[in-house]
Amino acid sequence: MAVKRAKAAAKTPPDPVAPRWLTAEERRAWLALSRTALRLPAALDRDLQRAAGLTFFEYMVLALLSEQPGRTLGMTELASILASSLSRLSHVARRLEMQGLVRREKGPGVGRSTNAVLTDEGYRRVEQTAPAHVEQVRHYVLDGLSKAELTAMASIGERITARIDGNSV
Amino acid sequence: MAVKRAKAAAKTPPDPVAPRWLTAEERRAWLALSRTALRLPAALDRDLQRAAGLTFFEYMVLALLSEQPGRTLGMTELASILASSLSRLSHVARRLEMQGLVRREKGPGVGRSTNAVLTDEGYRRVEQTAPAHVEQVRHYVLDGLSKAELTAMASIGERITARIDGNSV
DNA sequence: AAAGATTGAAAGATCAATCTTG
DNA sequence: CAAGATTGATCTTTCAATCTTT
Repeated sequence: MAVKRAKAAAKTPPDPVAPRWLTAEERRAWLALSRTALRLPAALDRDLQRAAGLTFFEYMVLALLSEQPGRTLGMTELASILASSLSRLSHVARRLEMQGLVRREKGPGVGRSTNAVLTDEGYRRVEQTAPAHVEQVRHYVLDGLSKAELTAMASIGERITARIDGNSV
Repeated sequence: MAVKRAKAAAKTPPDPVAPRWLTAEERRAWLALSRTALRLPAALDRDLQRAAGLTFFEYMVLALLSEQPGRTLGMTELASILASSLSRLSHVARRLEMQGLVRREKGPGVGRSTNAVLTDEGYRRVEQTAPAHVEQVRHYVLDGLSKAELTAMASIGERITARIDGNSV
């Protein structure tokens, strides 16, 4: 049951990982991407956890709110920007609320939606955490790339997320 | 406490997400990357879960073993290739073992290491699952990229993971 | 004691209901 | 009933010991 060794199999390099029905270039690219997707969030989580007791996801919630006009955003909109399920966001919002970093307000009078509002304490937390976080992003990612690579990465990432969203064909 | 609006701040576009102390290009690239890292594993997990009752991580374990000479790999080596903690791998191995897809063998006689071995049933499971998985990888990622982008993605991803590993400077 | 590996408890994510309001 | 949101149960991951063998 070993690998189907056809006549052409001169030497399969002992480089494992990734299915073999991809070309060598495709394998390399896929391996690089999947390892990045595996490690980067883990590294950011670890660092943010130590520095501020926040996960990357929690930090993004707070940072996002801090940039809004009234430090406010509807739950559904927030979930959509963060590419998160409403369920996940709701659990996270509860935790952040218990820590006093966020407050939730039921439909302000008009609609039936819930708004998440960043508290003053939450704002302070973002201010304290942001510089170190940006440093990490630079250190892990941005500083290592040329300007051309930066641009390439942006368009590649946008293409992939569009495809996942179904805006592909 | 609003955004530090220096004299140069003509109009901050209402595009949220990501710290503002990055340049516009950096923001765009970082946003694209972080969303990809957030969504891609989730999409693969979802699809593999439905198709084969496996997480992406579990699939990678099985696929990796299926490519080894004796369908065997030491736990530590496996963890290193997968960029996983030994703890995580051990939990996953236990689950896969309970499903009969993997078997663990204590040091074959010499060393003190444990080997994970893919069972016949595990091999069948990989064979059944692999084609659909590769299709997903193509659909979400590879098909959307030009040859040049593929190459760029590989070297960008390698650079980033090297930096996370500390092989940066 | 150090490397290899496992374990149990706690934290987080996902899934399938459920609740609420228009 | 449908959209917006929440909840509880379950599964997975992480973290901090612990165990074993050299």
